[in-house]
Amino acid sequence: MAVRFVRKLEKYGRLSKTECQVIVDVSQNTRKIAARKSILHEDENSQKSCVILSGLACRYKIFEDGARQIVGFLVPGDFCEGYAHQPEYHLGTLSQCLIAYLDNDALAGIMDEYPRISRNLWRTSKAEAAVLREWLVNIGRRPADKRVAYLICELCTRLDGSDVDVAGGCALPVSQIELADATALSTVHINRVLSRLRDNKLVTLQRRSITIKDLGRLKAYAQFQDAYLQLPKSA
Amino acid sequence: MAVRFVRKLEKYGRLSKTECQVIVDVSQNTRKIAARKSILHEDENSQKSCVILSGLACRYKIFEDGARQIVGFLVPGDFCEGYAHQPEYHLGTLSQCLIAYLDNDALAGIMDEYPRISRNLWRTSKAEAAVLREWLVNIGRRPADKRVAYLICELCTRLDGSDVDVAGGCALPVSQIELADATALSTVHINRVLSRLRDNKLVTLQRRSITIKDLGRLKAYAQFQDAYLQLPKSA
DNA sequence: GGCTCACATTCACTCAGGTTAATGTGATGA
DNA sequence: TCATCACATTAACCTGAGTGAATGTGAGCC
Repeated sequence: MAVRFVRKLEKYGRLSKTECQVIVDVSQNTRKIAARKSILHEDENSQKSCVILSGLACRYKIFEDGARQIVGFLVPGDFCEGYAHQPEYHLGTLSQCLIAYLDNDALAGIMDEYPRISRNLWRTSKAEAAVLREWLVNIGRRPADKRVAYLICELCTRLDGSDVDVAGGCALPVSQIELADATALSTVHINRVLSRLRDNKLVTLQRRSITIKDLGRLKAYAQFQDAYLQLPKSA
Repeated sequence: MAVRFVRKLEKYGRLSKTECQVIVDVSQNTRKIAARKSILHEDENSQKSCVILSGLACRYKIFEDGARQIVGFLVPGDFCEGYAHQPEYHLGTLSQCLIAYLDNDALAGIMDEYPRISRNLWRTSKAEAAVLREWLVNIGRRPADKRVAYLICELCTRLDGSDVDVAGGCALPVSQIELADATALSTVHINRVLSRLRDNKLVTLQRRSITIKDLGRLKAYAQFQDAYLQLPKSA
């Protein structure tokens, strides 16, 4: 399964056989985590990083009053660090996940020795920032309906890029509560929005599974451009 | 002036004399840019990256309808890439700036040769992502007054960390229009918010200069925690 | 079957912040 | 001295989305 991580990193630039093997070797400490559990938090793992090998996870911030803002979803192949210095941030599973835990020190050693691995890790981090910028724009400037549609487009596109078969319809383990936390809307409003999107035959999201009749139409509606998820030719 | 960049990178981990020199050498192509100009866009520079050596700049996305979302400010020492594949994103100056243009290929060569430089660049990128996450939370979850206050706290803290003297009051070349574009509020509402903040003796922002009577009180009001701007001990 | 739990749905009401538009203000410059 | 420009300010009105609360729906379990 660690090959998921290798495949992701290879998208950001060619790696040698040795380099691929090094990545596989460092990703051997895996663990299966149930749905809706916290990972990388308040335990010995805070000094580690992790890679999602299967399933869907998300990163979020919790406020003292219990409010929550999801700041990103993680699909198979995604790398994520523990942020020991920001205890208000959490990483949690949405579905059952297979996680590889990487030791930060081991990783640092590898990055010193294999510059192409560190370059690719750098690129994953820049790609993550590009996604965050789009989230900012999405939450900041788009009305509720397009906001939700956009998020769905992004999730499907990213899942598709991680070899999860999406085409037309698939399981999407995201509740309305979680959609609300990700889009900065209320659950009630998410419900209104989803039923409108359903009425307009754009998406149907029910019982943790999603059906998209016409992805092109949905993307057009949401003004979704996937260039930011594509990889820059250089850089 | 290239020392600004070196100093910033050194914050993310010790560098040798040679490494520092390499960074200075690659940052020699500098240019002075007037306030409110676009940089790194639609010209030969799109294949380059740049570093802000002095002044204040911002990155933003423009919509077809002219709406704009600022997705980040750049203070002296900040590194930024051109995104040739995302032409809707721009980089612009707010004040007069001194910019160093770096060649992407030269940079790639350096990263291959000096793993510690690439590690530090990676860390700057992770730091940028941390800032973006906070923006997301700020725009997503905080009411207008705290949102603006928070942004001001962030800007001041980052300027302070770039050796710009802020203490108590300083020039802040940000108009109400730009504040609105950064916080996803209307200019009219920004004006209401600013006068309320002024009435509550939290901040005074007038004529491109800012006065903070009691930074501690402002931070408390905005629930601003600067941990995310501090550097993690490891990683 | 009936109980519980976790979500989803719908309704009535409220409000933060948007919109439009008029007016003010100060810097620049012919 | 007056014109212009770029912002800032204020007011009146509107609306998208939030809130609270009641009700529905299915899955899992005893």
